Amino acid sequence: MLSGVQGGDPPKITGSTTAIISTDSPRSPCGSLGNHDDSDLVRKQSKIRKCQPRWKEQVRVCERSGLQGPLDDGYSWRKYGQKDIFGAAHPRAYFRCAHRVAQGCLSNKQVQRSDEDPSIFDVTYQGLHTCNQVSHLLPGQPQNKEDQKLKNLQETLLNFKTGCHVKVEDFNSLIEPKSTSFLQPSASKKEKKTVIFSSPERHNHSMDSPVHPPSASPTTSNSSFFPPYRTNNFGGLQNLQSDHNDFATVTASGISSPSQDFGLDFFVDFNSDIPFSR
DNA sequence: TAAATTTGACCTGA
DNA sequence: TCAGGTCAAATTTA
Repeated sequence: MLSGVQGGDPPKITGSTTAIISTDSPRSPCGSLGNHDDSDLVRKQSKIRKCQPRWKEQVRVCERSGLQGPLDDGYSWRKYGQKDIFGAAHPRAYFRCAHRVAQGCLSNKQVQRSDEDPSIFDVTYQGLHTCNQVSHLLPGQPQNKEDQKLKNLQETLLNFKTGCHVKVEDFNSLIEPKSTSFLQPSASKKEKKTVIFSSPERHNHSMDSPVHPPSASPTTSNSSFFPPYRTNNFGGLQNLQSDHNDFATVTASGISSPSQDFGLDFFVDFNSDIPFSR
């Protein structure tokens, strides 16, 4: 999919990502939602979208590992648009949850290749998943919609408070030209994901700057595909954090679907300077 | 043939 | 007025 955004041969990649949570601005329309007539549905929905939590992540794409499959963040996405952005060298692709219609999930995301470094993709998530997607659930995780929503909300709020930063490397899918596969786990491929936890960056989580420009977080981070509120959605991540292991591998076979064994291997690498504030 | 993607048009907000 | 975001018909793909 991302190759579609950029064009050209899909690189083989190793990615790393940075997650940046943002909050609604003081001028958020959330407070005035109730003041609108239901008849103005389009406008109302637009405002609802603006009330959704929003965070930005960056994904570095390296040329060596290759296109091995779809970028899988555990959710199914459907591309609904692509737009050339003024002043940007690359177009921006728009995705929404594939279960939007069926389950009313309002989560969506935008993917855009960085101007400064074409190997970096900026991924902006907006909205929490309210859909039931078993693919991202692991044993011990909430199994029903309400529990999942509650857990997502709790984690979001926690991350808002701590500024917790998660670096995630991934990558197979970054490159998949087809958005479908970008979002859907590939049952035929063994995917490997590297998850790196870095120390929280000095991001300003100001209410006035909901999304940080790529230059604001030059370091590191490349995170993506793992929204901050889902940092423990791959089971054991929280435990691994607390252990502060230098390196740990988590095998997560079969988490994406009861009927499929994706054989996901997660290589979790902890930077030594990471203070886990959670 | 159903589902997903593409893309031009339209809508919204600054 | 214009850039960003979304819609929806046309097209492509599996």
